[in-house]
Amino acid sequence: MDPDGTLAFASHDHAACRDGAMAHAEAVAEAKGLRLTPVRRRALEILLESHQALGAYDVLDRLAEEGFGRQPPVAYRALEFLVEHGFAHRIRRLNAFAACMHPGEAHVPVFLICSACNGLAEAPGAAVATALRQSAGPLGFRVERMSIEAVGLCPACQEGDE
Amino acid sequence: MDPDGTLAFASHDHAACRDGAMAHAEAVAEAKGLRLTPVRRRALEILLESHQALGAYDVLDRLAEEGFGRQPPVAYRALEFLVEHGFAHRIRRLNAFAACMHPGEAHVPVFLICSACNGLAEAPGAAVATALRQSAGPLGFRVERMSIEAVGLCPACQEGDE
DNA sequence: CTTGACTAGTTATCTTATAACATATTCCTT
DNA sequence: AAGGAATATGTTATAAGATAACTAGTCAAG
Ligand SMILES: [Zn+2]
Ligand SMILES: [Zn+2]
Ligand SMILES: [Zn+2]
Ligand SMILES: [Zn+2]
Repeated sequence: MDPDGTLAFASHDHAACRDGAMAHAEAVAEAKGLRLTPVRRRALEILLESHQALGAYDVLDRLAEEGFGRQPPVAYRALEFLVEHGFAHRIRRLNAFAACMHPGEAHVPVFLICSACNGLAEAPGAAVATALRQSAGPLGFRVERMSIEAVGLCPACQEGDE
Repeated sequence: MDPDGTLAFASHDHAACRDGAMAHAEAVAEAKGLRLTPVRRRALEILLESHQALGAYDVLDRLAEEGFGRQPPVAYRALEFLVEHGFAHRIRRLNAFAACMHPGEAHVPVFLICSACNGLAEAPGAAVATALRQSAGPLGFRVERMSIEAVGLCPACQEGDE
C-alpha cells in the first residue's frame, strides 16, 4: 500500500489512500475474527482522515458529535483496540494516535513527525530495529517492544527554511 | 564513565557512579557557565540515586520534603533545565526523567527499560541514529531530534523467565 | 430461554503538564 | 555601591491526558 512510507509527505489521492487502508483493515479484521464494531470502525476512519496523529480527546469529540458516548473511555477503548490489533499506532512523543499504514504486516514503525505541519509518516524500521537490538545485545537486554520517533521537517516544510 | 551503558544493569559501586556523574555534571555546568542552583542540583541528585526514571511528581515530592517549593512548576522547571542542557533525559514512554550518564558528550541515547524492575540503561545510539536517518532520507525528511526507547527485560529479570 | 463473554456507556478520579502572575536573586553597568 | 535587566523561585489555578469502577445492552452457545 505504502511500503516505503513515501506517501504521507507527497501529494497523493488521499481518498483512495484512506479507502484502501480501510478496506485492508477490514480484511484483516475479518481474517482474524476481530469485531470491528461501529465505534472502533469510526475511530479508525477518523484517524485515517489525515496523515497526522490525533489525541484521544480529539477522536472523542468527533465520536461524540456523531452520537457515540462522550466520555473518555469511549475513545480510549476504541483506540486501545485499534493499537492492540495493529490497526493504529500510539505516538508517545505526541500523546496521540495514528492509523497504521500497513495493517496486518509485522513491522517496526519509525515515525517521522513534522514539527511545522504536524504531518506524520511511517518509515520502514527493520534496519533501525536491527541496529537497536545490536546496541542492546551487549548489555544482555532482551528487547520486547520499541518506540522510535523522529521530529524534524518534512520535504514541503523545508522550503524557504534552509 | 559508562561509555557502553553496561553499568546500569550490572552490580556496581553506585555511590561512586553517582558521585562521578555529579562531579562530571558540575564540571560541565562550570565550563558552560550554567547555573546549577540548589533546586536544580538537588533534582539531579535525586535522579542520580538510582538507574530508574522518575516522574516529575516523584521528584517534586522529594524536593518539597527538603524545603523547596511544593508546586509542580518547581519540579518541571528544574527538570526542564536539566534536560535542556543535557544533564538529564526525558523518557517519553514513561512520562518520566532520568539522569544522563554522559553529560557533556554529544550522543543519541537509546533507552532500555526493564518492564520487570523498572531499571533503565542508556545504550549507545550512534548506529541506531544512522539507521534512522537512512530510513528517513528517501522520504526527504530532515531529522532534528529523535527518541529511541525499548521495553524488555534486563539480564537479571530474565532469570527464571525463559 | 439462560448463561457467559464481550461491548459500550456512565460517573468519578487520578496523573501529568502548563499558564499566568508575584517575589526574590543574580549580575552587569554605571 | 546603587540601579536596572535578566534570571530564578515561588504561588494559584487550570489544562490535558488517562484510568478505575460500575451499569447495562448485545449476542451466540448450550
Ligand atoms: Zn494518504
Ligand atoms: Zn511539514
Ligand atoms: Zn550507577
Ligand atoms: Zn529488570
